[in-house]
This record gives sequence, structure tokens and C-alpha cells, in this order.
Amino acid sequence: MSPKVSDAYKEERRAAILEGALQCFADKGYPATTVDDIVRRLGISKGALYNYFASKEEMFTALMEERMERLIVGVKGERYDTIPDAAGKLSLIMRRFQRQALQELRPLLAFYLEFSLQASRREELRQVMLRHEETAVAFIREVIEEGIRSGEFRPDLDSGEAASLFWALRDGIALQFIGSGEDEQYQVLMRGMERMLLLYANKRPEG
Amino acid sequence: MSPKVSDAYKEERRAAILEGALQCFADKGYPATTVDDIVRRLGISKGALYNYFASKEEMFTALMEERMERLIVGVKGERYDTIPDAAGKLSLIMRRFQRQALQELRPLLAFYLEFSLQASRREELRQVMLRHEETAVAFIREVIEEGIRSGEFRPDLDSGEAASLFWALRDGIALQFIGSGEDEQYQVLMRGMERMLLLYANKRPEG
Amino acid sequence: MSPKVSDAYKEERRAAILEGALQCFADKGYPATTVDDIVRRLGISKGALYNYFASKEEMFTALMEERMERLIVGVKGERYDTIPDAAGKLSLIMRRFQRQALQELRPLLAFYLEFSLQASRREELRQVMLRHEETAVAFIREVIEEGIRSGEFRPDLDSGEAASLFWALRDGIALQFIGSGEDEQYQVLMRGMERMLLLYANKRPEG
Amino acid sequence: MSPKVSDAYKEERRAAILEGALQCFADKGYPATTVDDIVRRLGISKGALYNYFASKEEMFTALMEERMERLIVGVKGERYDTIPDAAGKLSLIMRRFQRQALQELRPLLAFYLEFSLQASRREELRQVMLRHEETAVAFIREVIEEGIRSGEFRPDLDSGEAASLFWALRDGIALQFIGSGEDEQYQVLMRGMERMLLLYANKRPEG
DNA sequence: CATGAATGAGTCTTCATTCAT
DNA sequence: AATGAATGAAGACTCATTCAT
Repeated sequence: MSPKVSDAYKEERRAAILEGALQCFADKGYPATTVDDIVRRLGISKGALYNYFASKEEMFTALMEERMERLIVGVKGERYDTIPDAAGKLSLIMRRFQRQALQELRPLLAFYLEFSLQASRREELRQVMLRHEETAVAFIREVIEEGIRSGEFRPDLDSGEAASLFWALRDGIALQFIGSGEDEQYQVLMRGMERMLLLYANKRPEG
Repeated sequence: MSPKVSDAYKEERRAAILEGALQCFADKGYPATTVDDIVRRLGISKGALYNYFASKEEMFTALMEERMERLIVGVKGERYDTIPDAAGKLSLIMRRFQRQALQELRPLLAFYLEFSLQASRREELRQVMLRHEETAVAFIREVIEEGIRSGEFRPDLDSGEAASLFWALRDGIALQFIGSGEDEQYQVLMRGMERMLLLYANKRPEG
Repeated sequence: MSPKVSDAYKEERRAAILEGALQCFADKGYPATTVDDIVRRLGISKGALYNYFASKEEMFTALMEERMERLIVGVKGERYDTIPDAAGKLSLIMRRFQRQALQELRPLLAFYLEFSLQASRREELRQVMLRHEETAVAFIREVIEEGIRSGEFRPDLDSGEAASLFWALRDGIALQFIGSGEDEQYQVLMRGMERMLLLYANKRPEG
Repeated sequence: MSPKVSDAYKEERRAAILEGALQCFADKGYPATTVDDIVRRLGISKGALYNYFASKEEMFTALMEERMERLIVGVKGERYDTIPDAAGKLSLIMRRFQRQALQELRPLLAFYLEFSLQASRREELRQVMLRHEETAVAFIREVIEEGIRSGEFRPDLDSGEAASLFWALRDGIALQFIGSGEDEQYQVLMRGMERMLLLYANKRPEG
């Protein structure tokens, strides 16, 4: 007799399950994660879980569809919009990535990589992945175009290409640290990435 | 006195199995690939396979150790050593990657990413991965140091960092194209990578 | 909120599985018994079995620990403690063994010998076996010491040695009848054993 | 063109294989022994082995049929027949068993036990086993009857029963030491066995 | 005769999913 | 809805036996 409440409750429950599944997938990988792992972590029963998801795969796909953006792009900070110059914005974004300790980054990276891999093999997921990439590229591209318009960056810079390289660098660095490596070394590379990109984007110094 | 077949035969057999396993791992991922998949693809029996490899994992590891080695070292072409300048060498290396059609490259890339992923979760594989990374970085680092010594690259360039960024870029670009994407766009990015790196090393591109 | 079946049910189930396993091990021997054999005999699924035991070996061990215990302790009948003299107790114990028809005894004997055999080759089982032997020897030894204290048995009798000989005789006789042999002949030997032991303990049989 | 030589050679070969198989079966048990184990120990090829025996089982059966007696009864020593009294003969036989170190005894005991077990399950082997037991019992029985005739042992002694108890004791003691235990303790029990049996057989001291 | 690579049925074990309660 | 015991189809790996050389 309280369908509204029930719906909210169900939504909450579903989200909680997804959260637990995400942790498990990140920890052990999708195939290695058992449904028992997930229910154990959540302290619920298998029957309960299967009330919300028809299969383990459905959880994976749902995570991909619903969490992907939140996972990777959650960068726009509170004060992001107050930064006047494009280079500053890019720097802020990269600093965000740097600040995150590797320890907490790793599971998510692993999960992201797993997503990419799975997506490369299954058409339905590929679409999700593509959409995500486009969002990510568009986000950076906008900043770069802002920089080109304002004269901070060289006018012949291909904003799409540069945005792709941005993400390539970020992902490639992440990949190097997915298994092991020190925070310090990670930050060195992230700073290198920053310098390299700004150098690439900038009007040539004295050109 | 005879099925003591030649060592060459056995080596060939082993290589064929590895090749089949690579295809399977690339297609479906390591955990999702069954030994039956591999065996079926090769048209041999399970026993035959287990004559050459003690476990599925051993194939996976061997592939990483032997195949990826080849991928890197295979870059050193016939005329590689005759190139006088470091920038030229780097360019050649990157051109190599560009020349390979994505279609051929994808299985290898997928395998490589898959290995990274698995390696992030299992100590034995991590060691193999680390060794591979060291080899790869050292290879590029050497070229960069040559460039620094010759004055082509700026003297304050950190060769290790630059080499890591090199591979980060390459891997990140690869990641973007694992699932889909056009050869043309891929080559655009690879050229972007080349320009960006040389600029970073302070070697102005001819343009 | 329910297939959380009662503990009693689970205990029953577990016992039933053990019973089936015992029959199989006795019939075909431990290594030759497949989990499928056990499951087929019980009419359950493999998954069900593995809900109760983590491995085939665990069943084997549990059987030794729980069943054989019962075999020994089960000898202590209701009126066992009311018997005043040690010789009477020993006799009772031996009569127990005699009373059991060979047909019933055989599977247990076969299992016991099988366990001894396997235990001779695997450390984990050896421990279980040792514990069992100690329990068994201690049980008889106590009775013998009681007899020594009461003067029924000669004072220089080594109770440990005698207890070992007791079990050696029983096991040796069992071994002779595992495969074939008549109940009658079995009982003749068991009576011989009784006389021999009491004579050795220096308690002249009535005869 | 030399069938006689060839036959001898073949017989030798066969015997060698059987010997190797015996060692393996004793070490690891029949089911756990692989044909590869046997072949490796002998330094021959599988094809060679299968020229002499049609199956692993055939080796086991052949061993049982051909080696059984040699294994257990090889007791009649050089000077055995010169001993005048029955008790002395029995003692000598038991001393033989005692002298053998447990370490070398164990594999054979394990094998013997395995035989018994297998024999209890398969009709063809049961016959072999029975014949062996009869031989063994008859051997001891003869000595005992000699003792009865000479007045050393009590006239009402049932020689068959006593012989069976003899072997039961010996096998039971062996069983106790199959997995572990010290030589010293083993010898203590064997001496206990000797005393117990002679006491049982003897005219009652002063009756 | 000897060789040992190849075969493939068979082994134990796991785990996604179902369903009686 | 929730529970968790039960199911049974895989999965990785083994090994007795065969057979081309």
C-alpha cells in the first residue's frame, strides 16, 4: 500500500548491490568474482540479489552503463568554473588525478580496464564505452578550444586530437601503475604529462 | 626408435600452440578462454597441449615473455642501427607501430591489456609484467640518452620519465582502439604522439 | 526466510553422505571411489555433497574421525561400567566384536584398512590415524591397568604393550576375513584371541 | 634366429619390469602409481613396457600371483632345518621378522595390505590371496604340529587356529607400524608376540 | 622391438542459477 | 521478498593406452 516508498527502497537496494558488486569486480575482476563473493560482502542472500538482477552479467553491464561516467569523469570540482584560463583548468583536472592515492585508484583502474576489455568484445558494451569516451574527450576538448579561442594555445592545435592524447596519456600512465609502483613515481609521471601537454598546446615560446 | 621427433618439430608445435592460445586469449580474455577453446582452435587434443605446457597459466606467461619481447625487439629493424640520430630512431620505432594495421594489432593489444589486468592481481604474473616493462622502458631510454648525449635533446630531460611517457602514450592510444576505431584516426594519433614527444624532448619537428 | 533448514536436518544430511561414502570407500577403495559414485549411490547432486564436505578427502578423514571413534566407544555398552572385573570387561569388548556378523563388519574393516594404507602415505591422514590408534590403545590399556591394580593380571604386565597386542590381534584377524571366510571360523579365532590374551595377562580362563 | 636366447631375454625383461612395478606400487599404492612412474624408474619407454604387459592391472595381478609367496614367506633360513625343537623354529621365524628394519619392511607391508584389499574385491585375486594364506598357515601349522607331537606344546592345541593367530598377530603388528613408529617399539611388540604365542602353545607351567 | 607424442574419457571441484520454504 | 540448499553443466588437468615412425 505504499508503492512510492517501496520503489525508493528498491532503488536504494539495487544501488547498494551495485556498489558491492563494483567493489568485488574491482578487487578480483569480473570472471573471478563469484556471486557468493558479492552477497557475502553485502550480507544479503543470493535470492535477494537475484530479485534485483537477473544475472551476474546484468550487474556488470548495469555498472558499466550507470557508473562509468561517475567513475572517470568526476573531475569538475566546486571551484572549477571560477578558473579563468584553459591551462589552469587542465592543470586542475590533472591535479585531481594526481591527488588520488594509487591505493584507492587501483581497483577502479582495474575495473575500468576490465570494462574496456569486455567492451571491446561485446557490441552492447562497446556502445556504452564509446559514449563514455566521447563524453570524456568532449570534456577536455572544450577546455582546449577555450584555450585556443583565448589565445593561450596555438591556433592550429587540433583540439580533438589533443584531447585524445590527453586521455591516452592518462590511461597509459594509469595502466603502468595498475599492478605496482610508488605514488611518488606516479606523481612524477603525472607532472610530466602536464608539462608535455601544455608544451604541445602552447604557442611556441618565442616560436 | 622414433617418435623421438626432432627438437625443431617440438619447437614448432609449441609455437603453434602459443599462437592459438594468443588468439583465444585476445578473443575472449584469459579467464573466459577454456583449454578446450584452445585445443579446438588448433585441432589437437588436450593431452597434446599438456605435453607442451603444464597449465593454462603457463601458456599465458610464456606468451607474455616470448611474444611481447618479440614485439618490442622486433622494432629494431634491419636498418635501425644505421640511423644516426636519436630522433630518427624514435620516429622509426613509432612508424613501426603505425604501419601495423589495427586489425593485426588488436589481438596483441588485447592480450597485452589482459595480461596487465591479470598481472595486477596475481603476484607471479606481476613479476613477468615488471620484467617486461623494464625491458621496454630501458629500450626507449637508451635512445633518449643517446639523443641527450648528442645534443639533439635537451640536457635536463629525464630519460626514464620520458621513456615511461612514451610507453604510456602508446599504451593509452592502443587502449582507445582496442574495441573499435579507424586505422586513419589511429595513425593521426600516433603522429600526434610523435610530435608531442619530440617537442617535449626539445627537438623541434621539421614542420 | 526459510531454507535455513534446521541444524538437525543438516546433521542428518551430513551423516547420510558419510554413510554413503563409507559404503563406497569400503566397496571400491578410496582412490577408486569417485565422487560421482558417492553421489549416485545417495541420489543427490555433486553440489549438494560439496555443501557438506570440501573435498573427497575430507569425507574420508571425517569418517575415520567420527565413525571409528564410534566403533571403539560404541563398545562401552550400557552395562559395561557395571562389570566389576577387568577380564570381564575385556571379554565383553571382544564379544562385541564377535557378535557383529562379518557381513556388517566387512565394510568397516575394509574402510579401516584402506585408511591405514592411505595414512601410511600421506602426512595429514597419518595424524588422524595416530590419534585414532592412541585412543584405541588408551581405551584397552585402562582396562588392563585396572586388572593389574586389582590383582587379576600379573603385576609385571606392560599395559601399553598388551593393549597394542590386543589391537594387533583384532586387526590381524579382521584382515584375514576381509575378503572371505565364514562367520563361524571368525568367531573361533576371536575366542582364541580372548583366551590367548587372558592367558598372557596371567588370568587363567575358567576352563 | 635365436628363439631360446630371445626367450630368456624376454623373461628377464619381464621380471625387471615387474620388479620396478613392485617398487612403485609399494611406494605410492597401485592406483596412485602411474605407468609413467614405472617407466621412469626403469628407464624404459612405455611402448617397451606394453610389449610385456597388456595393462597396468596385468602387472599388479602378475605380481600378486608370482611374487606373493616370495614376499611374505621367505623365512625358511639356511639353518632352519637343523633346529631340533618347534619352539626354536617359531622363534627363529619371528626373529626373522624382527630383524628386518621397519624402513625396508614398510613398502612391502603397504603392498601386501593393498593386495589384501584388492583381493577382497576381486574374485580372481581372491583366489590368489587364499592360496597364499593357506600356504602361510600350513607352514606355521606344521611347526606347531611338530611341537605337539614332541610334547613341547599342549596336546589340545588347535594347530590351525594357532597358526591363524600367529599370522593375525604378525599382520596386525605390521599394520600398526605401516605408517609410522620406531623400530624399537616394533621389536618390543614382536617379542611380546613371541612370548604370548609360546605361552599359549605350551603345556601349562605346572598346570 | 622400442619410442614417446598424441588421444580423450574420466577426475575432482566450482559456481551461476533455481526454487521450496 | 528473502533464504540458502540443491542442481548440474562446465572447467582444468590426468593418465592408461595406442600407434606412426
